Amino acid sequence: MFGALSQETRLKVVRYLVQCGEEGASAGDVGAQVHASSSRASFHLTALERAGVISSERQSRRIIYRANFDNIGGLVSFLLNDCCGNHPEILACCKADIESC
Amino acid sequence: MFGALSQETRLKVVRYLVQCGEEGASAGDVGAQVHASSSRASFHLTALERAGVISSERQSRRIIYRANFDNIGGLVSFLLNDCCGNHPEILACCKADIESC
DNA sequence: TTCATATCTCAATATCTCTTGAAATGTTGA
DNA sequence: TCAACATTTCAAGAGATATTGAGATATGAA
Repeated sequence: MFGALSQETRLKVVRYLVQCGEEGASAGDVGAQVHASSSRASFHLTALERAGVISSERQSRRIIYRANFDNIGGLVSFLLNDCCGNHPEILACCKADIESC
Repeated sequence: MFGALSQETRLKVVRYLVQCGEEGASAGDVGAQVHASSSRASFHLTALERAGVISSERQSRRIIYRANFDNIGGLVSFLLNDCCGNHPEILACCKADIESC
């Protein structure tokens, strides 16, 4: 997942799909949004899906992509717990964000 | 930073340095811990430092590396806020971790 | 000064990743 | 069936990244 997110175009895709929420967006939509050709968009969408950041579902002639919220949350969780052992200095950075929800 | 973390050896380095805390560890120490030759360890430590994940300080003949907690916390914060717009499903994943600190 | 230690730098090679454009696949409606 | 649309697949080339081993640099101690 870190690898999938370490690319400008893919990061834009994720931000857009998170905004779209459950509704998601078609491959063409996403491609236009991030100014990528269809094959380029497809390449990056495939990479994100392989990494588990997003998921896809065919809806008639389009393919709808959605952010995979569970897995993105899991990545944050991995960073906080497994990777950083719930280190207080790191937890402190996002305490405010969490409390406001 | 995502790029820096998207590599097995470097992820191991970060986990180790987070464990070491403020004390940090020397380049040789880190290299041994992750089973990397000196030049390989140096290469990856440099990459992590360039990305802001860790920082270094010379202590006589060794160079001590430490996790950069502010920046790692900043990355989590970026994921939660900027990237994911404080999406509730994603925040929920680490709510428990935060509350326990 | 000289030696041993700790770390980095460099060059060569191998491997992976990104981009492009053309062609293939699958889907719908006339 | 045929045309158009939406998306993917493929091959080629450019560029980035990882690994290795040899050598350079810097530090401390005898």
